Amino acid sequence: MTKARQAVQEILDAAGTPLCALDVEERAGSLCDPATIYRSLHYLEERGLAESFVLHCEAHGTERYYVSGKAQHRHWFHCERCHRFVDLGACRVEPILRDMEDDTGVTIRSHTLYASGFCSACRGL
Amino acid sequence: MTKARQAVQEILDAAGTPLCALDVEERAGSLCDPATIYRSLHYLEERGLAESFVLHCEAHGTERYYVSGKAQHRHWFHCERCHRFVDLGACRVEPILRDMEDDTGVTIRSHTLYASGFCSACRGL
DNA sequence: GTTCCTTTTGCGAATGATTCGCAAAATCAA
DNA sequence: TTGATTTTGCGAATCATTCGCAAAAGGAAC
Repeated sequence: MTKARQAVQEILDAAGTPLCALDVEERAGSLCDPATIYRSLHYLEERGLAESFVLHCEAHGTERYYVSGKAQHRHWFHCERCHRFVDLGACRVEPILRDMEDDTGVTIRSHTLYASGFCSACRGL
Repeated sequence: MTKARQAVQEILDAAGTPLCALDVEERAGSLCDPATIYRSLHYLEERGLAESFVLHCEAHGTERYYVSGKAQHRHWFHCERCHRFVDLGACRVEPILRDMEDDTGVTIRSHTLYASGFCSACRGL
């Protein structure tokens, strides 16, 4: 494990929230080139040390977010106003996906689920 | 409703599968400029006549897919091999999302769920 | 159907996230 | 330490998507 990969992994592990490449870059400071951040994220994802999902929000456009693969697989809520993520807890859709596999004959290897709306702090504003 | 918007809407309504902007363009022929396809898709989505989700696949990168908003809200499976979509049926996660709202205090206005893997035809290949 | 005003379109340039090419630097194995 | 392999930095390239702006189209009241 190289210095850059190690650092990116530690950043994701410690984050507690999904991070986009730019977020990781900021936290890494001038440790390495931005391109290396992207390459490190791919490297970690290939090995199951990270997972990602692509979120589209009106304000920030389309960005890929990464979370540590060390924590239990979980889902996230994205606030359309403050753009913070809220942890929705461990994945609860596996049984539904099993049913869908049975119904359709597909073999599901991964899934993406996230929700958007307003967090409790932004709700009344 | 202008000619371009009308055409894009009809294309989505008739597709039976999610389409990316390029797919819509191909089906529209030389009816209008590509930029107008994008603008029409936005227009339709704003008015609830279409919905979209962003899918990242190794082979085609990150693309935004659109489906008609006229059909019941449903979820899709994306085959990692043939890149076709399989309809997973009407949305079954609403109750889970309600629970998540109760647990966390967020207000969910929309959600994205899709699965990836191998379709039945590609499974053994 | 003309006039004036608003909206939409075409076209080309710009954007922004991400990826690539390639030579230099770092790692690894023997 | 040496030679082979992998990774990095840096700048250029890519790809989907968006913008700016002037021309074209649509709409509403005469």
